[in-house]
Amino acid sequence: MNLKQLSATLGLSQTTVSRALNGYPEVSKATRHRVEAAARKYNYHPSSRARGLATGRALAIGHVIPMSDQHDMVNPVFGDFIAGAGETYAQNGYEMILSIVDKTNEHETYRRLKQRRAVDGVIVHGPRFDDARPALLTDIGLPFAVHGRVSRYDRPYTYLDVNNHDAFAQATGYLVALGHRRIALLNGLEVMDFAQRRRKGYEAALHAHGIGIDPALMHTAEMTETNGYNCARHLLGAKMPPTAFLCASLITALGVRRAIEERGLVMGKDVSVVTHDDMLPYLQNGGDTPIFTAVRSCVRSAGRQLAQSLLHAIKHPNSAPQQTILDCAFVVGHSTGPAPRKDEHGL
Amino acid sequence: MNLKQLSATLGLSQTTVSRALNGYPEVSKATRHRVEAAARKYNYHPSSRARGLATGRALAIGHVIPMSDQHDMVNPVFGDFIAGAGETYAQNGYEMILSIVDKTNEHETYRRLKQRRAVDGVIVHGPRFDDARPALLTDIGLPFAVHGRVSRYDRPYTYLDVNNHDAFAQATGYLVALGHRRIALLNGLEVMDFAQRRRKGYEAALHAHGIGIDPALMHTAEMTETNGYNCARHLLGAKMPPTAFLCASLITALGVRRAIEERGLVMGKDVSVVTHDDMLPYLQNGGDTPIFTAVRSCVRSAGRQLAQSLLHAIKHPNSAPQQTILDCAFVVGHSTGPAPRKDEHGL
DNA sequence: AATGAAGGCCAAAGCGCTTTGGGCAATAGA
DNA sequence: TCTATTGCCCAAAGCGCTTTGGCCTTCATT
Repeated sequence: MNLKQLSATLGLSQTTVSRALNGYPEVSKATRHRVEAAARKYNYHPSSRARGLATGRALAIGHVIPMSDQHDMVNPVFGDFIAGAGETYAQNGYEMILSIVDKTNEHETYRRLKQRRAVDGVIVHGPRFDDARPALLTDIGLPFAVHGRVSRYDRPYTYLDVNNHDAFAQATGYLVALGHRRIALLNGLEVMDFAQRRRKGYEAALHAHGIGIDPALMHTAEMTETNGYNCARHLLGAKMPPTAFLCASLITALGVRRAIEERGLVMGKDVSVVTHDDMLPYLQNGGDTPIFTAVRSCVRSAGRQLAQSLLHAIKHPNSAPQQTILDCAFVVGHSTGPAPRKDEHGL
Repeated sequence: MNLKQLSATLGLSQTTVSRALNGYPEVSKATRHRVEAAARKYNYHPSSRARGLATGRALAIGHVIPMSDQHDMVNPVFGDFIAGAGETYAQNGYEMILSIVDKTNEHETYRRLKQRRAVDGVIVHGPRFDDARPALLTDIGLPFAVHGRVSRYDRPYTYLDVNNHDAFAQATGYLVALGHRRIALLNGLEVMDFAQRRRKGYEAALHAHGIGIDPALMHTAEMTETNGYNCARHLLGAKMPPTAFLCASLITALGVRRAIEERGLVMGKDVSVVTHDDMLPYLQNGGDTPIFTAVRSCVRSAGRQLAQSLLHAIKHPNSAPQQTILDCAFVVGHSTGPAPRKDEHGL
């Protein structure tokens, strides 16, 4: 059943039926009800393509996840972020279209997305420190919103980010207050913007407390369990091992815990661990009593909010871009404790 | 730049330009080259909407993830599966559209998807044992492919599944061969089809070895770290604790390991663990030497393959549906060993 | 030289919607 | 009573493509 058929059945023009369904005022109440009833009865839903052609709007948002090759990793928070954004789209009649794009060929990919008029805007995932995408997207006139920020881009743009700097500064400060002086940072890949901010937060806190920065304690890698394990294992075996770890992800922290326990040490006593937690539902940080002391922020609700900001930007192209920075919650779990005295165990 | 403008610049009709770009034969070689060059030069890409309207094909596949409420969980394998499928779509000029749908209102959601002609077919995620979707989709005439299977649906349909039954039978058999008699099963939610198959594989293997089934050892829950931990902790504290655990997910297994170590036991010696492993890149099961003994299967490549099967079904509507069952690889890690003798430790 | 068949191109219809620019009554205002 | 106004409705154009049906050359065949 299409518009033509529906209006024929009703004995009305397509114009009137279309207007009735889209809430335009120049339709009598009686007719509107009649049309709506018929639409329900015949399960009529306008073709998104035809409507898109006619209106020029796609009623769709693109989510572009860059990937350099087949073995590149999908960020584990992706699914949850998407779920959040999807809720917003569903409420607003938008669709989400997802593209896996080649990192090495972004330029062309985004241009094509725009040219084909497949989307009204895009969400930029996984921004790097000097990401070229904001400039590119502004250039080709495709509205966008960034999940995170791009430090090297200074014109105003829509984004939603976690306050990574302060979160990691706070976490570091907490460990320092517990007496820790050798605090290892297991950061994500520092090409990523968020990782840079986290490192700076960590460094700022150490600096504020007059603690020197030891490059040997700072590591950067994909946030996997294995990397967390390998790195912690290596550090704990060094001659001057850290007494605390600051992890970029709960997954990394799980690897760190494994290394700690493998050495026969007790987490929260011999070695402290603080981690960032994206609150992924399948990797909950304990229940009411958190296992890990953590700075946390719900990535799913981030998806909801950022999608909202992008829709806003699309609807009001000339309004100032919405920029949201979410503060992390700090929760104390069992993974932290006072720094052990030197002679207390064999470290 | 659209078709009209492009053909005007070239001094050709829209017909000819369209045909040249779409590889139809009735265009001279010279003209075709000229057109292709111009298309590149002006970065011309046909509007997907207009093309869809004209051809009746959407060149898009819907991925529908059912969710009952805002706190429902996105399956952690989702991101990887999607990435695999996305590769296939990119190669074939398809787009992926993702809908978060309300589990309680599926009927209406799928009908609308079809009516709006937004997709040429859908991938069904997370099939339940008695999932109504295959019947529904057949009914409304929307091509589909299932990631998994639906036991209660007996007409032929396109699917790709892991051989869950045999994988869990093999894993159970391996533990039995090591002398284990009390083997706990930490299954996923048994409304899910795959979980049912896994349980049956487990039961079949026990049965084949003449071992009775103890309901107290069979648990079913969302596959989270916390659930794995809580369940294992509870079981290990019982008067007749299991000597081995069979887990539905690496994430659950991590929780089990935590419970084991918390009790001061050694995994692979006091208690054995075998798990299913979806090979998520951020949760690698060790490197060359696996930590967990596991049955594993790469979910990302599953995404690639199933997408291919669906595209095939769309292209050849009358061909027999492709049905793929992937066998798991069995890898031995450090988490399994001979069943301890009763008196060996305090269990 | 006449005929047919290809080869290469084009005009126009149509996909299913929205939107512009009226038109016709009924009602209100002068 | 006559003109505006308002309320409802409609015909037709247009969004950017694909595809049908034809037209005009050329070139090979009789």
